[in-house]
Parts: sequence; C-alpha cells; structure tokens
Amino acid sequence: MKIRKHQDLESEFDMPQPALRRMPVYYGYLKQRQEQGVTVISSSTIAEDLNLHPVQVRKDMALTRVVGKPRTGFNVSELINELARLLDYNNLKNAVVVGAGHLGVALINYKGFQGYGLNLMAAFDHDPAKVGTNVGKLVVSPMSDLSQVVKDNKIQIAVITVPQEQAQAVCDQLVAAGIRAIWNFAPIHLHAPESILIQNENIAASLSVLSKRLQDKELQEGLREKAQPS
Amino acid sequence: MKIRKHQDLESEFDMPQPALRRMPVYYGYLKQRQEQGVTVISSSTIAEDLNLHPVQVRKDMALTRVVGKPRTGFNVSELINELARLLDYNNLKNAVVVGAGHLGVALINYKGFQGYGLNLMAAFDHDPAKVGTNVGKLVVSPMSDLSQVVKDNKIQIAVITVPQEQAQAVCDQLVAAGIRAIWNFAPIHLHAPESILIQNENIAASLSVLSKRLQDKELQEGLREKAQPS
DNA sequence: TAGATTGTTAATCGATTAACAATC
DNA sequence: TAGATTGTTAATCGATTAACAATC
Repeated sequence: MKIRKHQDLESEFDMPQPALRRMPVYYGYLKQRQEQGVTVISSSTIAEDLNLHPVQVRKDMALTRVVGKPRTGFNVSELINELARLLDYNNLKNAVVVGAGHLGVALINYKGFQGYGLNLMAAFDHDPAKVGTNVGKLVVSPMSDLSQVVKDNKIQIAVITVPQEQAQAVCDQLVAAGIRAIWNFAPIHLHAPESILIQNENIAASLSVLSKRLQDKELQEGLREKAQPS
Repeated sequence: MKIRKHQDLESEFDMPQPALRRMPVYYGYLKQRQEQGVTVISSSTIAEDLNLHPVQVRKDMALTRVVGKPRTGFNVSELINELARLLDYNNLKNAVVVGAGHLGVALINYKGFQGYGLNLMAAFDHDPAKVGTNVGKLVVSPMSDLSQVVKDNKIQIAVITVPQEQAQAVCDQLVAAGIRAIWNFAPIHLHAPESILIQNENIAASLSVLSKRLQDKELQEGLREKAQPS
C-alpha cells in the first residue's frame, strides 16, 4: 500500500517534460469541446484534432488517473477537472508583472489567466508617466515599491516584460525580495541562484522553429519539382 | 561525393526538434556574449550558462558545421553566422500581423524581429478606431484589405493576435488568400488544411510548466521538511 | 453478441550522455 | 610537451508506437 502510494506520487513528479507540455494543450482543447456541448470523447478523436498518436493520448490521460470507458471514451468534464488538479490550476499563485509596456498589458488583459492558476496582483514600471495609470484591474506601481509588495503579499512568481537592458537588474531585485519563480519574456539569459526557477519565454525561438519548418518545406517542394518536372 | 552531399542535406532537414529549439537559444546567447567582447567560447562554458550538457552542445554545434579548436573552443562570430544560416535568418520572410491589440503591438515593436528573419509588412484590425493609426512603422489596415495585401506582397507568414472568437475566421481568410504558415497567439486550436503550417504559441502552456515545476518543488521541500525536521 | 475502445506490456525509435581517441 | 577541449562512436536513457488482451 505504502509503495503504491509512493509510486503514484512519483508518477506525477516524474511526468515526462513532453507530456507535461501537452497537458495544458489538452486542457484548452477539452474546454473548447465542452463549450461545444461534447461530454464524452475518445482518444482517437483527441489525437486527430491535436495531431497526436492515439496511444500517446491514452498514456497521457492515464497520468491524470481518469479511466475511460471502452466503446465510448473519456468523460470530458472529468478530464478537465483532473487536468486542472494535475496542473495545479485551482491553487492560485500570486504573481506580479514587471514592465507595463504593450507585452505586460497584453498579459494582464489576457482573458482567463486566472483560469490557469495565476493571480496577477500588481504591475510595476520604471516610467513615471505610467505609474498610477490603470491596466485592467491593476494600477501601475513604481519600481521602488517592488520589494515591499513582493514581501508583503508572498508573491511567488514574477513576470518580466521589461526591455532587455533592464531585465537583469529587475531579476536581481526580485531575487533579493524573495521571489521563487520568474517567467521571463525579455530576450536575454538571466543569471540567478539555482534555487530560483526561471522559465524563458523566447518568442524568437518559437518563430525560428516555424521559419525553419517553412524553409525546409519549400526546399523539399523545390527539390521535388526539379526531380519530377510536371 | 553525391552521397556525402545528400547526407549533409538530410542532417539539416532531419534536425531533431529538440535540437532545433535550442538553436535560437544558442544564437541569442552568443550574440549577447559577443557584445560583451567574447570571441572564442568552449562547449562547457556554453553548457554551464544554458544549463545543458557539454556533449549536447558539441553535437548541436556540429549541426552548424562549425568546427572548434581543441584547447580553445569555438569562434563566436562563426557560430553566429552559421546559426543564422541554419535558421534562415538572412532570408527575410514577409509577414503580416492580424490583430492590433496590445499583443500585436508588442510583437510589432519587438526589437530586432528583423534579426530573426521576419519582415512584418502590414498590420490589420477589425476595429475602425484602430484602422489608420500608426504602430511602429506600420499603419493599421482594415480587415477587408487582408486578402489583397497577402496576395500582392506574397506574404508567407501571418501572425494571429486577435481574440479567441475571431481567430478561426481570420485563419480561414488567410488560408483563402494563400498564406503558407500561421503563427497563432490566440488560445484556440485552429482548423486548416494540412498544407498550412500552424504553430500555436500557447502562452498558457508555458505558464503551466512553470507552475507545475514550482508546485513540485514546494511539495518536495515540504516532504523533506517532514522527513527531517530541523 | 459483436465490435469499438480502453489500458498496458513489449518493441521501437530517437535523443542524451559516457567514453575516449584525435589534436591543437 | 602536457593538458584541455574537440569530434565521434557506443551505451544509456527515455519517449513514442505497436500489439493485444480486457471490457463495456
């Protein structure tokens, strides 16, 4: 019994990175299908819509501990609930946004971020012209308040959306204030103690992958044309 | 000889997805180090700074065809050049942004997107109040012009930053206009013909990974405390 | 019941890491 | 030269896919 429990625990700790990345995709997809009135769904339907392998979907679903019914499939709302639990969406994490430029504002206004477990509590900006203005439900605070706000509100996550040049300084300030995790949108590699979780958003990396895929596709089409001229 | 050439070609076509994702990270990192005056760098230095394995770095560098020097390492500017070639950054791809909200504006203003091979040529928005306004160097055009602009300028890539509800309609319009690839920031799964490359940005997915990592870390710390109370 | 779909074990595939000779 | 670092083969690790019995 004890061993079983330990295994279960490990299976969630040790979830493969690739599987973890797919989880929120399933979540968003299933929410969408649910709104369309779908209550039961098979692994092959999910797989087809998300361009995955049905067995992979079933393995991933197994990680949520939801069991499907042969011949019908999985209960959509059950999957949604268990994915939310798995991804800790119910346990709201307090966060601040540093940098109230367009990206910061876009994130603050992002519909349903709360639905993903993030509670944006404050926004900060260097620019005196921005301090005091409203962004969504937040009021932009001066950078000088940052440390105090982080400490007073037990902020765990900071979102960095300042320009490249300021990012490291902001990072240092956040670390000193006791932040636990940083979601970094600045296109720069931050230095921080190992105990701080840093996730770099890397918008350019994502673009590069698309760009490369497009290039390869065109190259292949070009080669095919040369090989077999119509 | 012919076989050799074919292998080389394949090695770039078949680059492992994970390796491809790391390439732009190396690129940004090396650019940063170059600005700091670094001209030569070893795989272990790169590995340490980016939290990778030195052998992995060497394997990745091998994909760029750059050869390093034992005892000194790799030439930084050579690596940068070859990474740019590999990622096709020199071959500017025409693109449009659909949706001139905060996210769209943030992307348009994103410093050095051109440096990543993307040439943002036009912005579109549904909102008559936004049409005609300036965003960076672009003027926002009405959605009704979309198809014509895409056709006239041989636009290959479209960036979708409209709200969820409008994303599928925009996608359909883009496909009809002959777009080849879509970089989708709307939190929704788009349906399009297989020939269209779609890359979903999925900001929430990224957050979820961070959130899960944080949760696991706290759980582990909690367990450790219980096991060995100080 | 028959048949579709699940859950899971085994096989395959692919990426990462270890080991080590080559070399500057 | 000695020693650090590369480039590459082989070993390991881990994720995906195939196969198939269980079951509704």
